[in-house]
Amino acid sequence: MSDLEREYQLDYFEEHGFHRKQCSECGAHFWTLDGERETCGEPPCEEYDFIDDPGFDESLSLEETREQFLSFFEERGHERIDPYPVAANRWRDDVLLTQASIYDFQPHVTSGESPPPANPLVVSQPCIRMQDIDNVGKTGRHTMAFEMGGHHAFNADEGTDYAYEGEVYWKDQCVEHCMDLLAEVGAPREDVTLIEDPWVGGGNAGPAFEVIYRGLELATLVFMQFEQDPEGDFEMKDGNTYSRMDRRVIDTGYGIERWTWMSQGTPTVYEAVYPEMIDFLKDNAGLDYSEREAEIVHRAATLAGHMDIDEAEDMESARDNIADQLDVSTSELVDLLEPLEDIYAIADHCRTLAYMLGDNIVPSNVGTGYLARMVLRRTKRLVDNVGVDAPLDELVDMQADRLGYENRDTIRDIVRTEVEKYRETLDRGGRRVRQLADDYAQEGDPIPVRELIELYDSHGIQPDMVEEIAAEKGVAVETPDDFYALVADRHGSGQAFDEETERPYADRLEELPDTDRLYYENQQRTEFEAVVLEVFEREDERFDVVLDQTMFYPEGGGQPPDHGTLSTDDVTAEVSDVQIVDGIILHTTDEDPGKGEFVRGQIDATRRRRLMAHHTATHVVVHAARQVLGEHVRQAGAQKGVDSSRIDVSHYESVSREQVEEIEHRANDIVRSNVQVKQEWPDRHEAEEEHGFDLYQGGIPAGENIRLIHVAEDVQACGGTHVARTGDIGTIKVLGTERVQDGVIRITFAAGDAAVQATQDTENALYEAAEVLDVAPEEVPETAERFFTEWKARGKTIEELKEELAEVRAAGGDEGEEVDVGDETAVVQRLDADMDELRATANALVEEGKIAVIGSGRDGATFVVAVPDGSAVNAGEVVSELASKVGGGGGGPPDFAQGGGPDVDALDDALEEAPDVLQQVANA
RNA sequence: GGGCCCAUAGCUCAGCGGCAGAGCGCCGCCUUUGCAAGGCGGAGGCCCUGGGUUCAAAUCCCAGUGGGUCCA
Repeated sequence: MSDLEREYQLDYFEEHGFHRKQCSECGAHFWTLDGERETCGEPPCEEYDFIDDPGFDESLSLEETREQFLSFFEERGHERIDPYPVAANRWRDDVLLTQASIYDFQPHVTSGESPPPANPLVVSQPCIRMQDIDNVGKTGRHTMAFEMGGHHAFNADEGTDYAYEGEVYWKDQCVEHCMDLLAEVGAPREDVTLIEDPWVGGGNAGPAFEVIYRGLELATLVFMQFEQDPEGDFEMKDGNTYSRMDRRVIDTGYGIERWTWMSQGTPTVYEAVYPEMIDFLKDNAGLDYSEREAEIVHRAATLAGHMDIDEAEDMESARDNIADQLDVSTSELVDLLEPLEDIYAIADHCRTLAYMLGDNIVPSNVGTGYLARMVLRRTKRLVDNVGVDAPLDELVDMQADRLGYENRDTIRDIVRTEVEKYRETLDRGGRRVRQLADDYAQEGDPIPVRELIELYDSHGIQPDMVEEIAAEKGVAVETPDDFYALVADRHGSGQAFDEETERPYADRLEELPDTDRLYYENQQRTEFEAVVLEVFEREDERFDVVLDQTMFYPEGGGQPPDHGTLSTDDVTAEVSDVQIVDGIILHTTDEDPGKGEFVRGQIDATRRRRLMAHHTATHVVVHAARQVLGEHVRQAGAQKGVDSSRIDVSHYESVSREQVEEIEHRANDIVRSNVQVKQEWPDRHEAEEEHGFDLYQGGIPAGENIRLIHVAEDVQACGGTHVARTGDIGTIKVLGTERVQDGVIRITFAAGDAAVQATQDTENALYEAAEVLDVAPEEVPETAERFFTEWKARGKTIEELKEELAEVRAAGGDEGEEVDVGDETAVVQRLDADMDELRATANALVEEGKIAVIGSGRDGATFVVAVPDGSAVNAGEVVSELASKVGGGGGGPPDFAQGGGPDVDALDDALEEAPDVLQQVANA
């Protein structure tokens, strides 16, 4: 027996008479009470066996199933916790979306650094899995959005140093809970199989069971107990070796939708979970089946379990197979099923969107926002394809309503805005493709792959849309099978990585104690005393000084470091930078204060005061922006400064001037109310419980306790320094807003005396403009407009006058030298004027049927040569010859050319020779 | 965060070193009993901004601004 195999030998199985068997079809090992059983029970080894014959005693809705699950585990000692947002990047930076209930507790709880909110606990966690997107609607069981029921327990050996300790429960009790729940809802224990299926992920691993009942996987029980270790004894399926940990985590996932489905026995999971929406969509799309057709569709669902598609070929063969068994042609089957599959997918995608937008994800071209946009566009395509004519925002709202979101108006607004954006993209794309198709139609060539990639990558146009439009124009398009791989190639594989600044003395730092952070004890103090623990000499001949305690704030959370001085009786060292490395604060100075010395620290009070005012103001502005723009607004990055600060917030359209003014008003209301700015260090889980994940707008701190800053009603986790009362900010002035990317607005603002300064700067610009225009400041806009209009009119008049002047000159004819070139007449003339005038004059001469050679000495030597239609002279050649004589070049079409060079002195000589040049060119 | 694309008349776009263009829309006139339509003429441009290269830049290069799009 292998070591891993031993991990599945549970006392529970022994006591209850389970047998370990090997599936006669797939060879997997599984546990069962039924000694006669031959197969593991999971498709394709067995088929669904609950369609029209529900596997549980009672038919339940999704809500009822969820409640049943949660209360079952509550009764067995688990604490029920609220689900987390679907936007997992709110509390962790390694993933975008929540894909499993265990995500809620990664990385800090599973690693043992932070305690879980309760132990053991149970949660029903909304999840989104984009990787299943192609299966949704087709297999009858895949959904992009789903609820994962999870009961979790976190165990650690006695005497370990983790945030939790002791044994809550482990494998035996986990399996027992699962079997008991199944029995309670009416699944005979004999019909349940547990397939051994080791789990690996994120550097951890462990044995796991898939729990199968009547052909459907209802739960996965994972026992996280190994960690990756080159010396380890356990080799897992990823090829790495693992060793046992002194921590063990119970990680279970129950598909709540599947339990609902099992309880109802509907043909697909979709009809069990949101029957009203499916009915609505079917009705709206006008789907109507004859009795025979309905029967085929119904029976196909039972067989659809076989369809789990990664590749198109799989799907086709699965379809053929099903058609065969139902005795219909594959094409008829496809025609019957496809509209239905679209409808299932629409319902699921709308639920996904409701989760995303309900959790305040704003569609964008980056991050979770991009995923939301992709889902929305895909949904819109499906809706159009199947002929549902209800607006998408209404469909999403049906799901948002069902899921109980309160920001439904904003959700609808966002969906409408997005649909409109998509429509514009399609319009633009359509025009582009039509034009391209016309071009290639003329050539008689097919549209090449290069163009297809360009259309998709740069313009967002799917190849199938190109094919459709091209077909109308009778142009061929060959979409290669590896199209998306070609697109990926275009993006290259070069992964940029930023180099960690390696400190030469990194190992010596580890021996030093964490620096005491005095700036949290009293944020208003600017002086302190400390002992120099260590001084490191830097490569740039400056010093990094470590103290036992400090008032200096190190750079962090978008707040720049403090400046100031460290003085002993002998030296005063200027502090120009402050950084924190693993709890130790490094003061970069220009002098060595001496290790072991006693120093007085003095921070630059003005700089600090301005930074504090800006930092507190940042919280105020975000809060005000949220009130004005909506609840979905959250911070997406911030940089505080001495003169101004900026914050990036998520928002789905650009900000109007009125909204900016409103934000400014509300922000200053908070300043004037002069409320106290409070800091506290509560337990992180209690803080999350009370305030939600919006706490973490500026990033996610580690540790059991977190620092919260209260400014009026606004609460945020924040490590920065703040003023004592909002009144200390003085005033807040929004300097500008810009769209930094789609879905993200940057607000630049100034606080305190920086705000006054900024206002004065703007005023000064206005005053200067007023002075130049010689009007009162308030008349500047009107005057500027009038001047601009007049300026344009004058330009036009000048143009006209130049032309008239040129005509008059040409008619006068006395200034230029007339020469004969063959049977034509040429006029050679020097006229020191700009290019426009030269051109006008030349044109006027040509009108009279003469060849014009005009030279100018203004701004270097320039020539214009123009000839009438049918002239023997090529103007381009003449110019190029003349220009070479003044050290330059020139050219142009045969009838009108221009050129020149820097050598003005040679201009007259060049014009002298012009008749000869003309003659030569005419004879050539 | 990165890649790519785009910016020219009110709109949609062409021009890709050498005199700023087309279609639609707008204005006027003609044809018509009237409408649909047709004919003729006209107005309408800081060719996104700022640098650079060049005799010459809407056009090439760099930077910025605004928009679009794909990917992680």
